[in-house]
Amino acid sequence: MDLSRELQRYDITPTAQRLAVASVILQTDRHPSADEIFTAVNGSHPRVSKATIYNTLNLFVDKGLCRALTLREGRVVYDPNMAPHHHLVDETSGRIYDLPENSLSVTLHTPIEGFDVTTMEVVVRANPRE
Amino acid sequence: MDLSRELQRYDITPTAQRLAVASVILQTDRHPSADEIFTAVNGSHPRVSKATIYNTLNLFVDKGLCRALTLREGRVVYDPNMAPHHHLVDETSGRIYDLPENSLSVTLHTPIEGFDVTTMEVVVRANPRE
DNA sequence: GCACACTCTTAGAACAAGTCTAAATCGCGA
DNA sequence: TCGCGATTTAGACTTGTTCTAAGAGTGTGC
Repeated sequence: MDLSRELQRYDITPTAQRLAVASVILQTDRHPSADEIFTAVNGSHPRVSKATIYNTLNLFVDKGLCRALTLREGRVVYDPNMAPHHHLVDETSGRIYDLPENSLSVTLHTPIEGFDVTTMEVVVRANPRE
Repeated sequence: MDLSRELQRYDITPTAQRLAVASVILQTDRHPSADEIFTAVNGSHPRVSKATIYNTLNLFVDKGLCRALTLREGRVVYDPNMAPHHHLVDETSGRIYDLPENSLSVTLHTPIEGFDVTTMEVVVRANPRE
């Protein structure tokens, strides 16, 4: 994937730091936290500051390149999959998996008065069967 | 409601502080945060410390008297409704409403291999229609 | 009624995630 | 090369929550 072009498509000026962050989140189906991204980008030697990691992630979310999920307490996680889909949270390990939109269906029986619904997201919580 | 008896039913020794916290969360359909509970309990004069508010809320959750929800970033909220149900988040005001379980249905089309599903919770995000 | 053990509560320190600030640096057009 | 806006930075700060160690309260056996 041409990351530089990808950023431009979302109206984001590509810089070395932003490309480093993009290469981490856009090429994983894990759901890394800001801290994990910080570690992944910096490896053993610091190259990109924490402030930049956060600035960049907020910028990406604003521009619609990825989204932020709050599925577990005290921990925001980033998901590059912008297509509508649901999530499976492994309560034992904390790992998060995507569930394709068509793997389950949600039907609203009673309309919600006075609101325009933006999203209906399902969070399935489960434990590995031993 | 006899709060003291209610706490005992959940194997919680009733103390003045715990009753104060219980009277706030068990008698509201709002979803207060720890901080809102702290304010509600203390009014203008401090009566119960912040540490006790947190200890008590964690105890209540452990004992199954209420549950903790993480629906928005950086803020855990407490819900006395232990029956299975879903949530509507007003994205404009941040207010959270309960949706009764039968107001919508979730159907899993493909079984989730290797997991025992604990809960399937739907979060509907919406904006007030103007 | 008293002592002791245990539980509960407390203030404040500590911690973690994330934001802010003000200064330094980058990179591009003139 | 110069100037300027955009970007990045270190570190201080904020907010929400937990920890710690000490003090207060409660109850049971005597």
